[in-house]
Amino acid sequence: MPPFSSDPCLFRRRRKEARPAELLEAALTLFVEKGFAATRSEEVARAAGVSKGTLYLYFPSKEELLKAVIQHFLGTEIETGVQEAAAADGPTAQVMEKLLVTWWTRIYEGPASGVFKLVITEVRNFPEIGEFWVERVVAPGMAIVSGLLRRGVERGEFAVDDVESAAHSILMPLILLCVHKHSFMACGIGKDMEIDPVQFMHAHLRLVFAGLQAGARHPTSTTVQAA
Amino acid sequence: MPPFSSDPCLFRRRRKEARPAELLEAALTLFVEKGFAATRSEEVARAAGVSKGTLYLYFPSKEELLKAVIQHFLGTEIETGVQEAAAADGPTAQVMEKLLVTWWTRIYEGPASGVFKLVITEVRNFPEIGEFWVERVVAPGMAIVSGLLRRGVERGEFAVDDVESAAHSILMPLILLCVHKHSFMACGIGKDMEIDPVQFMHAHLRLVFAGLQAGARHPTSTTVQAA
Amino acid sequence: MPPFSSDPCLFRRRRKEARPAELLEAALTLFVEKGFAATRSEEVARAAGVSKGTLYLYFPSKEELLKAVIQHFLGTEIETGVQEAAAADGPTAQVMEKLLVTWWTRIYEGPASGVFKLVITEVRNFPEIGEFWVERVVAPGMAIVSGLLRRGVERGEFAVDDVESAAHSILMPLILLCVHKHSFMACGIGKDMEIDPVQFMHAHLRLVFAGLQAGARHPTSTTVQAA
Amino acid sequence: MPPFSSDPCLFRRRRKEARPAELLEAALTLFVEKGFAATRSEEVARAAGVSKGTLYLYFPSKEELLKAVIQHFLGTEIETGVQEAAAADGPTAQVMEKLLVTWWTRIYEGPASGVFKLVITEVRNFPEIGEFWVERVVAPGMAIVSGLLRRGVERGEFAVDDVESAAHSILMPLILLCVHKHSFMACGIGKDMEIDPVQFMHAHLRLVFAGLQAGARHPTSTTVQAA
DNA sequence: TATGAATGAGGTTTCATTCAT
DNA sequence: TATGAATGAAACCTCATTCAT
Repeated sequence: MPPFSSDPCLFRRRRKEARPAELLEAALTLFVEKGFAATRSEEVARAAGVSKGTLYLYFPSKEELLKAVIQHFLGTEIETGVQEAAAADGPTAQVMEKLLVTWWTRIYEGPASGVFKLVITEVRNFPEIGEFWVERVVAPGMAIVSGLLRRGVERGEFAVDDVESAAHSILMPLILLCVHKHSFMACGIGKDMEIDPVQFMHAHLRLVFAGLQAGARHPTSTTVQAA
Repeated sequence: MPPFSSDPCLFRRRRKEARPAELLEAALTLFVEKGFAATRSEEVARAAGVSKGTLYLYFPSKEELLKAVIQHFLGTEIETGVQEAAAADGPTAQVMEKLLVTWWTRIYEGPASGVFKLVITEVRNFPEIGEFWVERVVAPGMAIVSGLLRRGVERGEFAVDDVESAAHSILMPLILLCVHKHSFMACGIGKDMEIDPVQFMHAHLRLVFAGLQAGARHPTSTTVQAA
Repeated sequence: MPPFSSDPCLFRRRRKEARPAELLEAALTLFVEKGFAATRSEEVARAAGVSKGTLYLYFPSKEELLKAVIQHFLGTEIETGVQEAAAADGPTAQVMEKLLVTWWTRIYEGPASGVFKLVITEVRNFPEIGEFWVERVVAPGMAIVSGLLRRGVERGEFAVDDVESAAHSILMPLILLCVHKHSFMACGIGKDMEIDPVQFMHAHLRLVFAGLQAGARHPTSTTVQAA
Repeated sequence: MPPFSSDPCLFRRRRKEARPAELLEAALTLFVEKGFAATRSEEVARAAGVSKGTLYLYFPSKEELLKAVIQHFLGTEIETGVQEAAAADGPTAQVMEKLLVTWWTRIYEGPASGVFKLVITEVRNFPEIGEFWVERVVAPGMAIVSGLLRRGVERGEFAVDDVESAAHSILMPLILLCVHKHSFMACGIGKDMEIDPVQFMHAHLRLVFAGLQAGARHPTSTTVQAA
């Protein structure tokens, strides 16, 4: 007596199609929270509303689930950034700030922020993760920021000796913010010195851009101050 | 050998005194490499050159070992920084750079860098760690850098709106560098875009100081350029 | 097979329902034989025909298994005695003998006899057991026998100074017989002086009743002699 | 620098001679309390005021220690009983009561009472214990009581059908009392229904003797009533 | 003789994975 | 497709026993 109409009933088919995504989401949350090894596969199943056995219908092992989680929640966010960066126009600092604030806020608030913590935590146990990560996250991310920095230098807006390092100076705090969100902030530590992420992002970029513009031929210093 | 002497042979006593440190070192290495949950207590013992049982003579449980590891490898490094910072004199940017480069190089190269990764990884499973971390690392570390920033502002060397954020802009990349050392770099990922930590540290500080000095009354801009 | 039926196959369900009882029985046998601490949980599982892991699906720990064993195999036997005693009529010695012989034979031959040994052995390690024991076994058991003794005194059949002590005189050998069954008798010790339990029970009661009736107003001495 | 005079100094020699007894006493207490398997050999050593290693200088293994404990604390008590019984004269009930009360009180209060519990608990794991027990305790104990019963029958003081059973009726409660002392009473269970051992012993013997004398040719009924 | 650090077999418990239904 | 009972390898931890001093 199936509760819904036709035999490969819509309800079940929809569930079936949604399952992998639901499992991946549950897995991400738990892996980020407790770490891969400390998460029991049954917990993942329960969090996705299915039973232990069902998990194994979709993923052949816990380890494959981990890889699927990372593949699933990466790339897209980064790639949208690339497109936006390429399309933008105007003073580089302004473009860059707009890009970083909107792009990174999306990352910070979405599931990708958790993947940062997860990857850092698990690369050494599963090095395949690393290759994927470099190719899909580090390289494109650096390409965007470095590209904009070079554009700024070419236009005489920035004075930069070492573009790579400057890109790191810009991005590393943003990455650590994501990690922070899923470690200290998630367990209510250091309440009194909590960072407001958006506020910090603005302050950080303002500071770095001031540094980038110092000594440049055509500093567009006003752009950032309004933030 | 007096019959009631409480003095066991020197060799045994020395071993006994050295054991905890040996075990803590082995534990740190493995916990940082594989994570707490994925490290078997026997691995720690073997890495320290003793048997499973011996580990439990010195630490009542794996969890207590973790806490001991974190307590053991923290604090000291940070505290020496505080003293050095207080003793320093001269242009603030110079003082700060000298402090950060020497202090952080020591941290980066020593075991404390691993603890950064470990704490980030395990706080959510063992929140006690977090309290300790804030009290012994975050608070003193921020105090040093914020203190120097305020000194710079008072002397008219820096123009800073938000001291806390600026301190974060300075420190977060250094922290992430430590984490990076024990995740991606440790498994030979991204060889082609490897960061040289010392080189980056200089470039990073130069950039940030340029930003801090922009708009200041008495910028001591020369100090940093020589680095 | 409706897809959302919560009805797993009958075979599995029946097994699942039978498992706890099978495990409890295996556990009782082994705990009585070897003692709690000397019984490995895997032995219990194997004796119940399942694997180590399965035991822990039904009982959260070995200690909980012990408590469950004791709760499971007590109470019922005693309570049936209470009802039979209340319903009986006729000369008290006769009633009492009938009750004790049938009731206690059932206890002696059933699993409850083992629980006597187990409780004696383990109370000091798990004092919770004791509370349960007094409430479910000692108190009701004494109530039955003391009640009948008082009835006998009221009717002038018995002369008893100290009802409690007399009840102990009656019951203690019966209890020790149960313990004996699972210690000496179970390992074939003292073959030449083996006690036949039923024969002893009769002889014991006859002797005690003779004592109880001595000096009574209306001794119903004949009732017992026929046993 | 030995703290006391001559080299095989008196103090150490005395200690050395006392050691086995001290260890046996500590072992008895702990084995009776927790059971053999649940007692750690280090606990025994510490309770005797020596270190783990020292225990193994005196007993080759934990199991041998158990056997030594039982051998050490048995026999003597029983044998003194035999001698006293043989030497006694007068009305059998009187002799027997005197014997049982003094003899058994000594047993109940001394370490032998614990051995009763221990033997019951451990026979099935170490059957050698049983042989020893029958030979040194059960047989002589039964011999004393049966002998006196037969003397009473011969003298026309008692009417007994089954001497063995009567001996059991007499002795079993006394044995259970010993076991009780080390199980329920030792953990403060059933405070409200606690038995006073001496009082119970008198009441018990009075009741049994009344039964034994019922129907005898020359009952010496007065002897017991004074108790 | 006495110690207690060290060992490692063995116990309890967990959990990824399978499989009958 | 979905379940969850069952498994057993493997993790944590204990403790009887040894042995260098």
